[in-house]
Amino acid sequence: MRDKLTMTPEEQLQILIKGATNVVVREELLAKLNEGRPLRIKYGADPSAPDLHLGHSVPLRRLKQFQELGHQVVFIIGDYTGRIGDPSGRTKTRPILSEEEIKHNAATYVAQVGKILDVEQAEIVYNSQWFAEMNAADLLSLASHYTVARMLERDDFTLRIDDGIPISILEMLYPFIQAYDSVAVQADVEIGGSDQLFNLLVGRDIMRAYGMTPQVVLTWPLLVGTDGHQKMSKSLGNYIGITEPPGEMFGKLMSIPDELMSQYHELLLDKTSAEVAQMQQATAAGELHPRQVKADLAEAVVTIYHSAGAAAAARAEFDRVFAEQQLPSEIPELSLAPDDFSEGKIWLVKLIVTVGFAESNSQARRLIRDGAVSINGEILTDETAQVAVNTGDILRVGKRRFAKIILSE
RNA sequence: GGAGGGGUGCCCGAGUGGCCAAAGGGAGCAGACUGUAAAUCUGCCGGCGAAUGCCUUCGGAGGUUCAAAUCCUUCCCCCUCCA
Repeated sequence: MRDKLTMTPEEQLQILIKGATNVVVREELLAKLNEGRPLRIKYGADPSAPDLHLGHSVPLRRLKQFQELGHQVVFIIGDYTGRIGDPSGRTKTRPILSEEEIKHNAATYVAQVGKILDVEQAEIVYNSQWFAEMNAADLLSLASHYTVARMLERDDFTLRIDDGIPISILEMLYPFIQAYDSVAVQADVEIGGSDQLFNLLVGRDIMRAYGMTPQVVLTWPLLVGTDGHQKMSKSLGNYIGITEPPGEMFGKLMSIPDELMSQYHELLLDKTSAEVAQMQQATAAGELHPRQVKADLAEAVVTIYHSAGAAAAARAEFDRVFAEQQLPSEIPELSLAPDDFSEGKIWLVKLIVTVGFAESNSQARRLIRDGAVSINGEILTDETAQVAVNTGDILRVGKRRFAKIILSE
C-alpha cells in the first residue's frame, strides 16, 4: 500500500467516504482535499454520556481515518449545552449537570476516545468557550438565520408532532447551537451518525450566513444494538461499551441476532460490502458456520479494544461455559457472615438475594421455581429449603451467574 | 383567552365502581432446544409470606362509597383545535 500522505485527493476521498450514508457535497470535499492542507474535521460530543459504546465507535473510527491521512480532528465537548440540560429525553427532563460533573465526564470521554484515535493529535475544545461570551442579541441574531418551517422539516420533529410528543423551544434552538460550533471552529468537514444529518446540514446554512464556506457533511449508518432492532444506545440497554471487560464484550457480541453480523462487519471492522457479501454466500452454501462467523467477528472486535490475547481467551472461556457447559475458569467469590445462618443453614431464597442474584425474595423464588438454581450442579426446586453450604460450594443461577461461597468467621 | 382530549406497572397500551396486582405487545428473566448470551417454543414477570393470606401501585393531595385505576373536589403536567 502506498504511503497515505502521498495519496491523491481522489484516493483519499474514496477511503474517507467508504460506507457513508450521506456525502454532502462530494465535489466540495474533493475541492477541499485538493487544497492540500490539513482539513479541520469537527465532531461533537455530549458530555452527559461518558460511557462510549460501539455505536459511538463508528464515527470515531472514521475520524481516525482522517487523522491517518494527516487531517486535524476537532473534538467539541458540548459543555455549554450540557449545562443547560438537554431536554430531548422525551418524558424525563435530564438533570442539569454541574461544572465538575461535566469536567469529569469530559475527561472520561476523552480517555475512552483514546482507545480509538490519537487524542494527542486532536484539538479538544469546549463550546462554552464561545457561548459563554455570547449575549442575547448574538443569540437572536443567530436564530434569525433560520425559519420555523425549515426547522420542522426535521424528521424527528415531524414524527413527534404527529405522535403528540412535546417539543420544547430549547430543542428547536439546539441545532443552531450545534451549528454555531462549526462557525467557531471553522470546520471543513463534520461527521456524525445518520440521525445527525439535519443538525449537520443546519451547520452548513449557518456557516454560509456567517460568510464562511460551508462544511462538508458526512454521515454513517447507526449501529443497531444487541436487540437487533433499535439503534445502539445506553438508555435502551442494548449497547456494548468499549470499556467493558473482554468476556462481557465477547458474550454480548455473540448475542446479537445473526442478521446483524454483516452490519457489524462493515461498521466495526471496516469490511467492504463485497467482503461481507462473500461471507454471506459462504454461510448460505454451508461452507461457513454462522456461529463461527459470529465468534470470529466477536474476537476481532474484542481485539481492537483489548488485545488479541484477551480476545482469544474470552472466546475460549465462552466456549467452555456455554458450549461445553463447564464452570467458568474464574468464579467471583462471595463471603457470607455467620449471622446469615441459623443452625448452620441458610434459607435458599435468602442466599440468592444475599449474593445479589435476585433483587427480591419473590424474584429469587421464581428463579427457584423455574429450575434455574443449583448448588454444586444439583438443581434445587424447593423454595422453602434451608440449605447447608460450605466454603467452595458453587451457587449457580441461570446460565451466566456463578458464585463461589466463602464462609467468613 | 376560548373549546375539547389525556396522564395506567421498565416502555407502549387496554381498562370507566366490585370478577383488577390491572388485558395485549415490547423489553427483561428462566427452562427446553440449539450453532451462541442467535432463532424458535414454553413459563415467569410489584412486595412480604409456609399460605386459602396480607401489604403497596394506576400524575399529586383530599373526599364519596361496604368497595375506586374507574365517581367528586383541588393542584400539577401534556396534547389538539380556535384566537
